[in-house]
Amino acid sequence: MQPRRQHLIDTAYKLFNEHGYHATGIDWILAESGVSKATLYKHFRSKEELILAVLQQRHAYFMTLLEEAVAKAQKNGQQPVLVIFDVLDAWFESEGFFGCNFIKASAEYAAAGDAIHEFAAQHKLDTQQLIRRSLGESADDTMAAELALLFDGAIVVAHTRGDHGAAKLAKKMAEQLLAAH
Amino acid sequence: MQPRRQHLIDTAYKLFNEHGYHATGIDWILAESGVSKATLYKHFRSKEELILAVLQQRHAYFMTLLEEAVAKAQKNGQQPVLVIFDVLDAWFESEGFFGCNFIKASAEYAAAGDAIHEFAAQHKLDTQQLIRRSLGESADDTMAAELALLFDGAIVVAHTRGDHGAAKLAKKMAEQLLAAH
DNA sequence: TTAGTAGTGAACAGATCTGTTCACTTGTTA
DNA sequence: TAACAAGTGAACAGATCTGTTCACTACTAA
Repeated sequence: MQPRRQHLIDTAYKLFNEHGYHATGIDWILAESGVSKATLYKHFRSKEELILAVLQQRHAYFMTLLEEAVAKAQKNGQQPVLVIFDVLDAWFESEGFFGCNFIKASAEYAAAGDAIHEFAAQHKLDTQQLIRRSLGESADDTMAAELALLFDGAIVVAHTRGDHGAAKLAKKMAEQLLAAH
Repeated sequence: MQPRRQHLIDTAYKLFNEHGYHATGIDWILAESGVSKATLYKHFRSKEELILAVLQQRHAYFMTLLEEAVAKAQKNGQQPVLVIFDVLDAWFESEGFFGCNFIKASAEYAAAGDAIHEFAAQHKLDTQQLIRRSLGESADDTMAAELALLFDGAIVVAHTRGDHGAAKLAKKMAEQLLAAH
């Protein structure tokens, strides 16, 4: 059991999420969490490693959230892929919404080959594959790519413009595209 | 005539675009441009002011680019709003594509009320209004919002995943949505 | 009791950050 | 020639950044 390690990840996530990765210094995370600097560097070799640990956990959390929603919809006989936009909607309405951590990470660490950038790209690929699976028997790579594009578009519109209706709009668009297919 | 001022803006744009705003230090911009620090601070009161000047110019440039493409399409009798995605496509294929400067700016300066964040949000609103105007007689706020969402979605997909086909995909989706309308 | 583990607090290193100041140079214009 | 505007180069201030080190404390398990 390592409560300090998890506490650091939680605090770092909160600050990274709200203020970005470069703008959040190590000292800030330490002050906010009440953990000593020596302890942080015992658990993480560098700031980059801490960022990757935060992204790792967010990735696992987000995937579970989506998978559970899809599974629930399948049990209830709803169109599974559309509930993904309901998950987005709930996220946008929540207090801790400051945009997507992965989009932001790939923006701040833009160098090709950068570990953080690569991880963010992989997260987006995994999300698209989850969408593809949730399409069920009508699985279609192009349709999955279209829905993933709506997914990211909604996040960006919600964040940069503070437009909370973006998820509902994207869902409506998804319905039209599925119907036209 | 102030060649130094413009040279600073051009250099700063290039570095901000490729490496982000926080990751690009003043000294780096000076070394790359060959301008002295005293001169930079004679033209700009602070780094923030330099960032805003860069965004200002990018905004004007991008708007002109879109408006000219729309005007050309109108003259040729094409659907004006769809050429916007052709502009995106050309941008994605160009060498200097590292994502949208405004999305990145609003991510790095996320504090509500921040001048940089506000400017980025306004840029996105202006883009949506341009889309609305280019819809012509079938002008429709909801349709404009939908196309703007496709617009931002394509940019993010192209950048985070390096997927150059995103503009073409978004265009195809736009066509379907316009047809269904 | 003893050994090992986890954590603290504080000082420190060395780099980098934004921004200021000033003596000096260069080019233009009256 | 004299005045002025724009720019240079270099030093400097003060803050902040990541990361290291070390003596010390608290707790737990053999």
